[in-house]
Amino acid sequence: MIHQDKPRYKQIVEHLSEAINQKVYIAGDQLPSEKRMCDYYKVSRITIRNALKILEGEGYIYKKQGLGAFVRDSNPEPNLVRLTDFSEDMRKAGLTSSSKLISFKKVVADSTVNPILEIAPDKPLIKIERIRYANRIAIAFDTTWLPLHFGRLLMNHDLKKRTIYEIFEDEFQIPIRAGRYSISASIADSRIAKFLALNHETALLEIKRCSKTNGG
Amino acid sequence: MIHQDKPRYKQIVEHLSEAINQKVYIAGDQLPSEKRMCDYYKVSRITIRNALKILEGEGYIYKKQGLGAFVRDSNPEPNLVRLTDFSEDMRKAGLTSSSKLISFKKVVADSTVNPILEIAPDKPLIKIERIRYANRIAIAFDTTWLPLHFGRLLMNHDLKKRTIYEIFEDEFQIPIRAGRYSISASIADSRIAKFLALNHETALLEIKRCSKTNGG
DNA sequence: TGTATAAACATGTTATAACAAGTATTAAAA
DNA sequence: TTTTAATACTTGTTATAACATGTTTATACA
Repeated sequence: MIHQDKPRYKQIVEHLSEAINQKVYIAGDQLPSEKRMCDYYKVSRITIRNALKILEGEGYIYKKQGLGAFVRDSNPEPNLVRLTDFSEDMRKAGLTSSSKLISFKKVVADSTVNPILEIAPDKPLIKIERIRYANRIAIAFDTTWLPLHFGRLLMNHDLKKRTIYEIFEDEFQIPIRAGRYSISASIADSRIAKFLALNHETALLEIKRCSKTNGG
Repeated sequence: MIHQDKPRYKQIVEHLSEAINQKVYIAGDQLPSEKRMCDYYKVSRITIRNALKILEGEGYIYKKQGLGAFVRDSNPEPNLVRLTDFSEDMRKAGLTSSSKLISFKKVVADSTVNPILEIAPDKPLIKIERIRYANRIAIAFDTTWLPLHFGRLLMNHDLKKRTIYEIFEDEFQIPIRAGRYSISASIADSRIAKFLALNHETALLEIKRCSKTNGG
């Protein structure tokens, strides 16, 4: 095989990503199976899988074994940025990450989280507050809201050493569809400042993250 | 082949990432070639490449065709986050990204950028200021400092449509070692606020990024 | 009818093989 | 001695093939 122009799999990446941007396939659509694509593009399955791997990494699609490849929601808002998982970041940096549980209680959804989570008002939620450490230095204050039935599953697990993502994926085989994150600047309120041992009104990064399971 | 436990390539990922975390290989070290690893682990090259692809994606290593795989610098500072390239982000979101050149001039390194770029004071630099747009809406003010010799290369290129990264990599075959980014909150100064049509003192995200070429 | 099994089809994992292309070293030629 | 060419590495791309594993649908059996 001679690569005169770009390699074949990159051409396929461009062809498919353009099709997705042009709404030939829209969010949720299933792409043709790998075998169909092999026939269509006249290439081997390895080449198709190379292309799909890139589209997956770039957030265009996600795949489920036994089912197929599907177009991911495109986020219409600018200023969004993808973050890697907290403990994954720490592990990459060779740091030990841990967290301390501050509170774990049942609350009623308030107007703050309501529009983000798209749930009915007054719906009961589990609210988890934690301080995150890297090498025993407090670096983040983490507030998590969960539907009641998910919260119950976590009752007997150790949130100090493992992330909620890990527990869901490892223990309950509930895969988390990669969520979207928004970052904005804010000012530390007095309660959080106290936990993190910061000056009041220190400028902070506020990272909001909304993740969904496959079932919603 | 029967996968009783974890798949072979995942075992290799764990073995290698642990070796890197344990400083068996340190930053800059070259890993054994794929062929050597095939012999060592008694697997095919596909399996090794699967493993290396994951390590690359997780930021443990980077690869250069014709040279080998090398251990990436681990960043000791917390609070760091990896961002994808600006126009890549926009493309993923299906938005058209563009930018407007505000200034392109030779300056002398000041105390602000000096410690970050690790260069001698009073060294001449190229300073490029641009406004970034997503779908024609201004969303970012971008200031870039470059060594003089790199700046000269860019003189005749169109910075409106392409990123500096792209030009370097495509035109001059100067690969950019994935840089590290720090994010902090700050307040818009009056000059930048004017360009972005923002209120004065609106809280902003300040993203600092330092990238190096292979030669430094 | 209801359930269990098999089939059909999806992606995941792995092996073997070959050639393309980038880089560095070495040997040959000018 | 300097330049060029060959060569011996490296990773990159692709083909063919087989079996593992997850999901759905259809079929056969009770």
